[in-house]
Amino acid sequence: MLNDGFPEQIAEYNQSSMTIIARILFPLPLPEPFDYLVPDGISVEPGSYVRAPLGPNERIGVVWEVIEHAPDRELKSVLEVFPVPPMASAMRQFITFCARYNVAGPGKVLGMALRARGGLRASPMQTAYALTGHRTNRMTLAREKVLDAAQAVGPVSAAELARAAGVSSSVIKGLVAAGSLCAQSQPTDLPFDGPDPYRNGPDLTVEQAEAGQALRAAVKAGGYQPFLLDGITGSGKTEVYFEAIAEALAQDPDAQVLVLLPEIALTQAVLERFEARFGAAPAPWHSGLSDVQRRRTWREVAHGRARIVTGARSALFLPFAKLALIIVDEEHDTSYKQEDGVTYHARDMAVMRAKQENAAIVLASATPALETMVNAEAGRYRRLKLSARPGTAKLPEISLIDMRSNTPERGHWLSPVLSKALIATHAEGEQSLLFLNRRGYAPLVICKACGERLKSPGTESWLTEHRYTGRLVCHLTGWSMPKPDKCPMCGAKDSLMGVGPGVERVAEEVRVLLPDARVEVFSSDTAKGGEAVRDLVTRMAAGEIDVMVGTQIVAKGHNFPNLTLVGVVDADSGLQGGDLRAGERTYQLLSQVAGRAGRAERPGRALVQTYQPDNLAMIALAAGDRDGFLQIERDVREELGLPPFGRMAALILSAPDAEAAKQAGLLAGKTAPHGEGVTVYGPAPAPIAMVRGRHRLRFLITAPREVDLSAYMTVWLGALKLPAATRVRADIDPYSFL
DNA sequence: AGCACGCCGACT
DNA sequence: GTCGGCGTGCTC
Repeated sequence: MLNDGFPEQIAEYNQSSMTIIARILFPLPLPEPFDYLVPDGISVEPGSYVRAPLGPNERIGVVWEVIEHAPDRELKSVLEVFPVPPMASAMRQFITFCARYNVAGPGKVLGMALRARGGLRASPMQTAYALTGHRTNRMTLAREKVLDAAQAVGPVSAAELARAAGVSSSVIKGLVAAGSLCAQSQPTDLPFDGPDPYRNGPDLTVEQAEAGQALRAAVKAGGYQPFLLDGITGSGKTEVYFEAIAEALAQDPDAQVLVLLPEIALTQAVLERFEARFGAAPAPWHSGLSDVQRRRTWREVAHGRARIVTGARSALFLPFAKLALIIVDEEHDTSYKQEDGVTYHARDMAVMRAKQENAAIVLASATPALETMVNAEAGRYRRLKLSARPGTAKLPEISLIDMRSNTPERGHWLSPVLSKALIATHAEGEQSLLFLNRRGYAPLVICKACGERLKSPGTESWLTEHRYTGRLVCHLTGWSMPKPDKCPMCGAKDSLMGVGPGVERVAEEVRVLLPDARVEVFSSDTAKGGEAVRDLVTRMAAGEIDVMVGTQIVAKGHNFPNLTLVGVVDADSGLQGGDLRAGERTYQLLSQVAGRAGRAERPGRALVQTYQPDNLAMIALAAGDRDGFLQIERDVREELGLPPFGRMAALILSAPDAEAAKQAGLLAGKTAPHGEGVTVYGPAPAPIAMVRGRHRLRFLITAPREVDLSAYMTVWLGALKLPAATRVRADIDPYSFL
């Protein structure tokens, strides 16, 4: 009896108790993956892209885990598995890491990897027209053009062929009827042409060849191999990292390469360099792609067929099948820091991704970020240096202007020396650029009598004057006071003076100085969005602007061949103000100008206005001593425990009205958990206090390097219960302080 | 993210 | 008396 019942029991147990369950992550702000039954006839594995019912809808998600286990409640079933290779395990790990590190829901991060849903299904088909080889004797000029075009572009749709030939599509119909063209069905999303890694590159200099060999050897050896390619402007960094790409592609016929570029650098010219080197255009990925282009790149990447992808920061979240190498070009570029949605730094995340993929990574720059330099110094990255520059380019002559003896008139900010230089440059028909680290009205307040710079209590952060409220405000802590009428240090009356005006005020001054010059302001206020930025850059490059007055936005690798004078209006706030990285941006700007002016074979010069010409950083800057300058910056940061020697995070609150924001700020301040070594400053108005009609407040959090600030922020956010209209966001390692 | 459920104002 | 505003909460 006992024996009889036994097998039955087992059978029943197998059938009803143990089931295969897929834990599916959806690209939604849900806290965790959801459980689904895997029905007979459907087979899933971790990484499978699936469709499943969720609430009243069906949603697309990714299987995060497959478990065998007795369900403790009724589960819905997976509906469909998409015919795409499963997301690689390294990619899933990367998403999990990225979510944890940046304090975002994993679903939100997954969403960035699923930006092209159409790529999940087989490509739609289109009718394409190809040459048959048959030539009709009834030829016309229009028909001739079409046949030539068909020869050149290969099989394409009727509309595209007509456009290429510059005729109407009826000509194509005629040629089909005449038997010279035939219609064939083909996928809309064709594979990209395969790059040829064995093509010969250009001749490399000894230095370039050595660096190229080092990269090739590392790629060949395999594994996580991080490099800093530190090469001055014009030293041929691109040709050197092309060597690494060639090696990765030659090494493994399935290997894929990702090249990250700042959005602004994704130009036709750059893509043509890839095509010239590898005989095929790379697969593109950036915000300007159409849905069809996006779907095509996504599908080809996921299937492992796109071998080289060039893209903006979001390309980092493409689901590569076998990523062997990542290049981050212009790694210092601040546009790698994503500020809305999930905040992340694409350069830092790229290093993490390379680690998880066991891939090589090359960070390339002429002006590496301080963080990257410190990592190289510590031996975390191997540094390859390119110091030779072809041609005759010279660094600009950098001079310091001592503002104590060269004080501008009251209410002016350009010293007589800089004013004269502007006049002379304009008279020569050349362009000038005035650089200011602060937009709007945010001056530093100093005492003319004693030179005292007013600081926020207990910090090194300068107070900035807010014109409308008449108060002095600290952007770090939010502390403020009415502007006093005498210096708190020496007691001199009416000696407090705001310096470091906004770009608009300086532009005004230039217009008075040079009434016939074309003066433009270039800041995030005047150039909103990529379109406006590109327009200003194009006009400057074309010589349609005589004097540009800009914030750090101008420090982004633009080519202005006729630019010969750079004035740094307020180097003091630039080097030590509230913005952690403003000093770096100053040297990046000057180096870049050096590169540009040199290329155009015109000597450039830079005039740097300062109240502290004896400051070591100023002296290094004037000497063109980049590494010396960075060393000083590095020491300051180390002493103050600022990144990369300490950790920093921000908590940003936004609400529809000021009162709600204030209440949320109060509550968030109370909820802030205790953490060993963690200091919370704030709330202060966020760098951009109003965005799309919402009021924003910000806390800044600092901690020693050992502290896991991501975990701290996760705890804080988890404990913070706010009304739905108020939104909270964490920003690990914030970049914008202005 | 959607979408439903749920309580308070101007309309056929 | 209802249609509809969007605040709150749930989706395996």
